[in-house]
Amino acid sequence: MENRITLKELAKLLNVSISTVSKALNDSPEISPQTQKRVKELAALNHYVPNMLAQNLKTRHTKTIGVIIPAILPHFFAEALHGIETKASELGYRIIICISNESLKKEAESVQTLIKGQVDGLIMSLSQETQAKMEIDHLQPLFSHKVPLVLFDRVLKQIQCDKIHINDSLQAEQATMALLNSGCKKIAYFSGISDTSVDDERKKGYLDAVKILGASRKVVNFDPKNFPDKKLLDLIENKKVDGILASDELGAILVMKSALNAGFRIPEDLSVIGFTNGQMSEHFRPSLSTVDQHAEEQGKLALETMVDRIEGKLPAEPIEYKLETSIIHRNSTRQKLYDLAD
Amino acid sequence: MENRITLKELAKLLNVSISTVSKALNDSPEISPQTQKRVKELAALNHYVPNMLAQNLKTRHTKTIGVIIPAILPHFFAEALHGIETKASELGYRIIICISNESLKKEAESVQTLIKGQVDGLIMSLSQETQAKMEIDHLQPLFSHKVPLVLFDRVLKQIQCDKIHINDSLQAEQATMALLNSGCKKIAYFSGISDTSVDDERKKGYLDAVKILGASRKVVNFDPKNFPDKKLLDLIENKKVDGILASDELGAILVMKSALNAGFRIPEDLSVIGFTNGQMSEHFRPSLSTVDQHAEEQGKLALETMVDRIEGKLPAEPIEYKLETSIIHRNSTRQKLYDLAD
DNA sequence: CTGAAAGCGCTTACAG
DNA sequence: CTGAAAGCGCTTACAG
Repeated sequence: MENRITLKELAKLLNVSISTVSKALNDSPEISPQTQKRVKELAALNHYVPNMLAQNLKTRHTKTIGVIIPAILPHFFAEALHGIETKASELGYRIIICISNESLKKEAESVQTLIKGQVDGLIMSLSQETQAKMEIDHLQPLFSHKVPLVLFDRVLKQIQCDKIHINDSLQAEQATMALLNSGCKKIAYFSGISDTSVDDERKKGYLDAVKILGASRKVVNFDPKNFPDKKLLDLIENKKVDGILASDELGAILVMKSALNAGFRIPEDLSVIGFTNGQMSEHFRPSLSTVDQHAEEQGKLALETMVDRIEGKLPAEPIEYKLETSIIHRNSTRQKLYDLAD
Repeated sequence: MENRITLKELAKLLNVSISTVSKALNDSPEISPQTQKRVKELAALNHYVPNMLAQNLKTRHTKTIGVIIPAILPHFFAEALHGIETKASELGYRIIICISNESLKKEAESVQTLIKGQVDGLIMSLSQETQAKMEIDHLQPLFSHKVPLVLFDRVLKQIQCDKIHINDSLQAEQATMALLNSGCKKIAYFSGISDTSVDDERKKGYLDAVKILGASRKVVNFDPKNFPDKKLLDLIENKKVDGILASDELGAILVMKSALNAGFRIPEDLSVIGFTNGQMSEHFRPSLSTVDQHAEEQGKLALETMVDRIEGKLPAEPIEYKLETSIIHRNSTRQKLYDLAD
């Protein structure tokens, strides 16, 4: 950061003006081929690197996009981030990342620091606390300063902006029906991520399905840090629960692990479907049937939408994508899940 | 990004000079309490946000640190990133992330874009290709422009800079010995990440251990995308291999899964130890014994070192941390692993 | 305690 | 084809 050569020094060395150097380096047609060549050679020789800060200050944009996610450890967010980064580098943008750790305070701080002009737009998935408290005042600066916002996965109706997510309730409804169709008689919904919008939607879908089918309902919230949950074994043993829809990957794995350790068979005694497809789902024995949340695709789409918005290619009114998803049937559910479309 | 109010406008509104506004906002003791109050009130009223670009251009630092990692999906890197981000936000720094996807080209491009003055320093873990080709020319700009570099986990001897990693060879040696001590007679080393420095070190440690103990050796490189590997089952069935040290988490899980699916028992027929501790290791049945790679700690330490270097708190010569690690004994190895220190 | 001025490193109308 | 000048939004010696 210290001994960088600047346009001014280059100009002095070449005995031309700063403007000429700048234009030559930027391939301006105004400059003669010879001087362009001279300038570029000397620049290369001196390892000239343009100072983006100065460029950005002039051009009013930074070509970098801020990303605030609640966590990075859950596979879903790692994969979404991967999608965001891939697409960003494809389109010539950089990303700057903050992790809210599911905390509203941290999220608000991140918005504050990112807004200070370093970022052309902000992509977010809201923290659990933000969603639970329905608190959105900390996003106000984004609107008053007109920095574009794209929300993905954990979105909020109250916020006016572009949104990317999956149809969580429909998906949960279908997963519940699939469980029923595969022969389950009593299905419970297990959530380790209560108070998030996605959990609400999934729960709603589950409740709709059991209602339609006249089955009995059972919703359990649990703390992933305190597993195995006694409620689980009690449900299987005494309440005849033989199917579980879990709101996230870790939750589903914990359910399976506890049931297996207690001597139940999967899928014979208990069938399980989880949300979010990740490595654990794929490699666990038995492998877990999941709702594919299209993490990478959500990420890519979020970034693409952001760039389109920044570059003014989108209509004024916010757009909302609800991605089509599907259930990946593996070994935690019984064969012969009838396709509901049949 | 459009309608932000600036110092100049604030100054005009208040009928004072720009300098006064700037100083008032920065709590300079030069300014009288009354005007400070006036200035701050008006600034708040107008949602004034300082333009970091301009600030940074003056102050010559950005308080942001670039991070280039080979991938984000492996648990190790996600966790390391989490450590980096946590510590950064603690110390008032931001991070800007690039993912090289194990590609030298992408890594070089990322260095190029990050170096353009947006970043006070660079934290990297090298891509597989970079390490395989021992190509380090693309890092040259960092040195010629004096931007500090901290390498973690996947480091290279040839590069002069601060380094954070674990003692991979020692750890592999101890893991191999632990396997032997638990009763294994023939141990193989399985790697799905060949050509990386960490793999070289781990292989070396493994070879040292079998040499010391006079056991026979077997090194297998495999492609995680093409598993189950026939070699694995052949080794167990025909070559009497009864212990495996795997170079990474996914590799270890794939080994266990394939062996279990083929009807072998773990740990009775085959004991397994993997490198890198993650969710899969913890939740797989049986749970996997692993070498704890201290991902989060490596990340935190890398960032701390970076900040100390930037702020001139470190001696000129590069420092190198080799973190102490330990083996987490779970159920993929037999009981009674004698502690080598006994 | 307040302000005028220079400057960080660029870009870009405008003149010549 | 080249250059002088203004300006992006700040900070900070220096004067008063």
